[in-house]
Amino acid sequence: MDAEPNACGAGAWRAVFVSHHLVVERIEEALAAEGLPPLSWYDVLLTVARAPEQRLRMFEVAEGIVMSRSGLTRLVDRIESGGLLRRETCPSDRRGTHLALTEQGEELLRRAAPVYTAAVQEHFLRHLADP
Amino acid sequence: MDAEPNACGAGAWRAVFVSHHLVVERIEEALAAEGLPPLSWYDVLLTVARAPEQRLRMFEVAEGIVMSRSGLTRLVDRIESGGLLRRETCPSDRRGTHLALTEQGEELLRRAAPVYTAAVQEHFLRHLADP
DNA sequence: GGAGAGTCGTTGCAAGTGCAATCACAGAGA
DNA sequence: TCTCTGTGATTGCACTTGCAACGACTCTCC
Repeated sequence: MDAEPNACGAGAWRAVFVSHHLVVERIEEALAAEGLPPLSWYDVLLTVARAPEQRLRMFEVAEGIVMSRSGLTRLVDRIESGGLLRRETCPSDRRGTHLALTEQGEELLRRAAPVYTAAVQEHFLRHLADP
Repeated sequence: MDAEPNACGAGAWRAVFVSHHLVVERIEEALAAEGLPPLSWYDVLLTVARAPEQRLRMFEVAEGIVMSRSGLTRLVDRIESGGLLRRETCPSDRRGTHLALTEQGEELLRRAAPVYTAAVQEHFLRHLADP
């Protein structure tokens, strides 16, 4: 936000780069202030919740949130320990793992969504709209 | 890039979020392919090079690249070990440290700049321009 | 001047992440 | 059916990062 007006060439990218950091920081703060888990948890839960059958494979989630599969394995470990997510055996492919929200996961998503949305509005969208 | 057309509200932010990851990844690959150091090194060197006197305080660089001061301390340790950067005592404040490029640092910046610029053009700017 | 609050950079520590290797399984072809 | 290649998820390991604490220093106010 409020980056240099050097908007040509790599300057525009720098602005996006810096803005990204700042907006992520602000969203994390907003979530933490409400006692909610970090942004990465929200990304996973939201991705699963939006799936057609409320179920998604590990690698699909990894692609959706742009994370390595090994990274997602540990992340899901933590979320599952928190009781928000459940690993299920995939019926069509025994190598695979399905992720599904628990009741608590859905509940938390409902609580976190307005906080997340408000933070995005406040720290990102607002700066796009004011001319 | 090529995010969902769900461009309203948080969807736009998701697109930026994902694009950021992907573009950073591509830039890192482009630099690595040329045997150049990672993006974070480039960020530091460029920030110092653009300073009025080619010298910048640690905390100024940290702000410029949106990084914690402790993180920058280690990063500068590595870059300095690579011979690209030099710590100098700050004449006006004995707490402070000035960063300055070495000859090798300037040389590397000249080699890396076109690679960086090309990668930004290819993986970021191009997607903004094509309607 | 001297005391106290604040700032700059560094360090110990813990957390999160990616790469490479690994195991279990799927799917194609002989 | 059996083998062989490829894929999904996990683990060991190393690396990078941020937070909190610290020492050195500056600045303000008395």
